[in-house]
Amino acid sequence: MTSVRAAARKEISAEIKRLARVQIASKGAANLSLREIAREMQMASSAMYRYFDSRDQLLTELIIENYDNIADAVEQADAKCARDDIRGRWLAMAESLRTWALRHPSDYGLIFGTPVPGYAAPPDTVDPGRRYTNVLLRLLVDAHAAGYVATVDIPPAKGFVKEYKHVQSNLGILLPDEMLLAGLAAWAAMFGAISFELFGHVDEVFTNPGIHYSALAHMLGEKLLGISN
Amino acid sequence: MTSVRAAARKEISAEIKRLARVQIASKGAANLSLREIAREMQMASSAMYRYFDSRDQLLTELIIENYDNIADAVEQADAKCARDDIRGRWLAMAESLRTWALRHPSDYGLIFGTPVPGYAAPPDTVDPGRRYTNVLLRLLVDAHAAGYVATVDIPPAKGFVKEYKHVQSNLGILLPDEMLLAGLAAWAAMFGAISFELFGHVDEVFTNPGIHYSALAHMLGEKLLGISN
DNA sequence: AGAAAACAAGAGCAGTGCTCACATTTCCAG
DNA sequence: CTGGAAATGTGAGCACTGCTCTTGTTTTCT
Repeated sequence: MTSVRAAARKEISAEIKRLARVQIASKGAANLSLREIAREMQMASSAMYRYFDSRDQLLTELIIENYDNIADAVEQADAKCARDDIRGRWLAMAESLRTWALRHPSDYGLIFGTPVPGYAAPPDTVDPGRRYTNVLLRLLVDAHAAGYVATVDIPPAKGFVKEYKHVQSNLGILLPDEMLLAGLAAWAAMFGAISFELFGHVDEVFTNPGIHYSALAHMLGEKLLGISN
Repeated sequence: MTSVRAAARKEISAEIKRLARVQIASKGAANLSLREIAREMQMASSAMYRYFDSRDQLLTELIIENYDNIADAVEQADAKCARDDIRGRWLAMAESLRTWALRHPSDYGLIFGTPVPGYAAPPDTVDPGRRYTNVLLRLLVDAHAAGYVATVDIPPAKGFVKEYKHVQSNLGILLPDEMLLAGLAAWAAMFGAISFELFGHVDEVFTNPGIHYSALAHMLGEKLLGISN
């Protein structure tokens, strides 16, 4: 199992990925070049294909790793708080999201940026792609169990109730629709804010985007999720 | 002025852009090929460079057009409402955002997707890039003038007050910090939700994302902006 | 009418992803 | 321990890309 070959294969694969990340960070995913990686590793470019079926498959593996990394970051932030400190947990995960994104901007871009049209996420990506959102969902469930109530208004429309039945079942949870709507709204706002910042849409608006982001997290926790201290 | 050449130049430039959009929609911006456009137009590939300095400049011009188009869409939606119908205007612009994005997914991706690392937006892009947000800002100003009050909590931190002074000055407006924070939060949530949907992050969550989006817009208008009917 | 500017074409350079035939190395079973 | 199979590495080659340069043509403007 731990043959010489298997070990070498692991190392080389890891080195290819490492160099790929460096390239992506400096020139963008679109300009990732397998040939350049091969050159840097003093290998023939054709040898790359012993480790990755194609350039796209390399990217897909990186995306999966990124999903895992962001989930790890959010889970760790959450785990550092007392289980019943709902508010603290919300703020911790909100901050951890932005912190991770700022520390790994190109990794964030790879996940949350424009996908290639017609690109169907391979099945291997969907499970890792859910982990980071599950942290939020667990928080909502705990908040609900602890008696917190989101006082947002849900539309009386029949369509909404039905749609949210699906959502709850798809997500495998059971929550008041108000809490779920509030949670998804807050989630969307945090990612919207991070994307705005990272993708350069607010460079001339904020001097210190972090302050605005924190205010956002506090305000949404209080106003939407109903988790004032 | 309207020489034969000037007219032809305009037509050819437009045709290049049109074909570029078709390519981007079907294969992604990364796979945009000037040579393929040239082939489709029965021209030498080198002739493309009479019209655009480079592939990147073509993309930049498309981005500017996209900014203008999305701003037009939001402005029109806003203009269809009575000036004093604050709530109606908010809902109209929220819906118009998603509608435009769904109708022009690749155009949305070009604007709001991952930028190339180190890519500094050319000065020509910053003005068009502000128009769509200005519609929101005008709404906030009108809402404030009409007596609406955002009842969100702003942090008492000194840093926040100072930061928001900058923001107000950078945006050229004057609003209660509460209203501005609420507005930016709602804005971030809408774009976050659209990006999630368009970039394929909620495919297995929603059956009908439009219903969720509308509920989001209603709820945020009421809860954050304080504009219940 | 003639000079200047704009346009178009084709060859060519350096780069890309990827394939294939071939050589070498490692592994594993008889 | 050894021979065959599997994994790994190589270099040539195909079809493609953005972009440049030289050459020739067409339009415009003085």
